[in-house]
Amino acid sequence: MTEYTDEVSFLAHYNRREFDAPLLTVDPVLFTYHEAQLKVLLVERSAYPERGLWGLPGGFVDMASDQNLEATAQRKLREKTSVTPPYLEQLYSFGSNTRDKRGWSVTVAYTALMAYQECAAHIETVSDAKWQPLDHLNNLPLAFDHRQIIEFARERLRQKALYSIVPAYALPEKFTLPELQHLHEVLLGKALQKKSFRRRIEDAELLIDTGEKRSDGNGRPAVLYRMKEGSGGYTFVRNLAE
Amino acid sequence: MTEYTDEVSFLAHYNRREFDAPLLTVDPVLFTYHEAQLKVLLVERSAYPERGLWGLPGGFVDMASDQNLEATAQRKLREKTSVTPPYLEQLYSFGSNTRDKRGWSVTVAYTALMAYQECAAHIETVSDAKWQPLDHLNNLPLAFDHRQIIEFARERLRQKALYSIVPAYALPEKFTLPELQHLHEVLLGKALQKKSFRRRIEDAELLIDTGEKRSDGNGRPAVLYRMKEGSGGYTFVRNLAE
DNA sequence: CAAATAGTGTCTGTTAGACACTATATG
DNA sequence: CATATAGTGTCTAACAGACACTATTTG
Repeated sequence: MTEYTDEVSFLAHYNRREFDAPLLTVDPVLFTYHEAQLKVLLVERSAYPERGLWGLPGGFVDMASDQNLEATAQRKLREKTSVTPPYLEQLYSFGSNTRDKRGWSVTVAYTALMAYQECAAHIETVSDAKWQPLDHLNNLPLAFDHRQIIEFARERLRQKALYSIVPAYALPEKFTLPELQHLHEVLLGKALQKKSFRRRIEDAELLIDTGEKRSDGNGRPAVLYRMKEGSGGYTFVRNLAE
Repeated sequence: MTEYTDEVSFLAHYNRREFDAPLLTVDPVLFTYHEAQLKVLLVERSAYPERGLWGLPGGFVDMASDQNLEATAQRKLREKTSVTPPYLEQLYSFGSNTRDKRGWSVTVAYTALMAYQECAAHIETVSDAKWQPLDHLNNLPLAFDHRQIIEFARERLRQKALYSIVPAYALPEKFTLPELQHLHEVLLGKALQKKSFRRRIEDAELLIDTGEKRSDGNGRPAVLYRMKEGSGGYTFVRNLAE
């Protein structure tokens, strides 16, 4: 091993490829809410490894164009949906010598949320990706450890439903409180008290009344709200009951 | 680009080193509580890059011996402290083309907690590592983005002090409630109501009364407790006030 | 009008904040 | 005894749960 006397000469002679290293990918788990269901964006893999199986819309860091990990996640999502989701947060990094047949590998997983309508058209026409209902993933053959990653992401989102309105990013820009409550109920797997749900959101002033209303043809129309700036970062001091 | 007809032949010809990839390291942020202060374990770097600066006790994945990312974190900590800390949790992954002069790099950071006494002897004699008080980090020259990583870890631990007793892992196996409360107060940067702090811990039955007491010479001796199995995973439904 | 859905009033229960109080140690 | 620290009693405030009630739409 050569010794260097200063950092400049060390860096001049540094060879990044001297040592073998784990493979590194970035895998976004993009959720949406449509037809009273949670759905996740998956891609049918057209190349080896795991060809023919369904996987997350991730990939390798492009060291020439990506400035950081989040940029990689955003780029991969844009490639499949043509848009940038309004919510993107790092979830967890999964790394082991067993999760990928090619050897030691690490993936930095992200959770993303967006409205179904926002990209449905692009996905249906151009893309090889598809929205898959979370409740039917059991029947889909999934690549690598992506089933676990999706489950991990869903569990984290379930937690957030207890103390935030982050799930609202899976809805269109304008949405009703009954819609948001139902989304939370799907995430939590249980009914919520209408009054409790509305009261805490109103008291914290997280939403803006657009003045519009929407009826689905049955019953009284519901007020359409949109999120106030920063509401995604708000956390209630007290959780809903699990 | 060669096309393959089955996965076995694809894997047989797969060359992991065909593409350049980001550097990947694992960096544990090991905190402890000693002399009424939070301290973090740092190493004075003896080789380039960032030689002479203080850095986290991390390093590259050893693909031959490490089964997964947590194993790497554990191994690096064992190398410096000779023991495995009772608390180790993945924190966040930091990755960009600017954080390391050698180029695009990613580090998977972990938060670890352990008692000061547990490894003080080993550190003082054998190791190149040192406990540094968090309040004096401003004066230390830190390597890479490790200052930000430590700040990120501290902020996450501060959050946990609001809804869990995870910080207790920074104390010896047996500790008193006034000790634990003071640790939380240091993390939160504010005084807590003695009654509130004790009541929630007692109601949730998180600690075991060892039957022993300890006096520091002044005043009434305090009961020594130890954590009940699983108490680290417990979260209170309501946060302490920030 | 009935049916369906949106939204409110209000009581109760749980839990943290405030703070005065008691308990147990040392000198 | 005084002083110091540990630990408790108890009232209040905040906020979620429960659930009956009213409001607004369609047919």
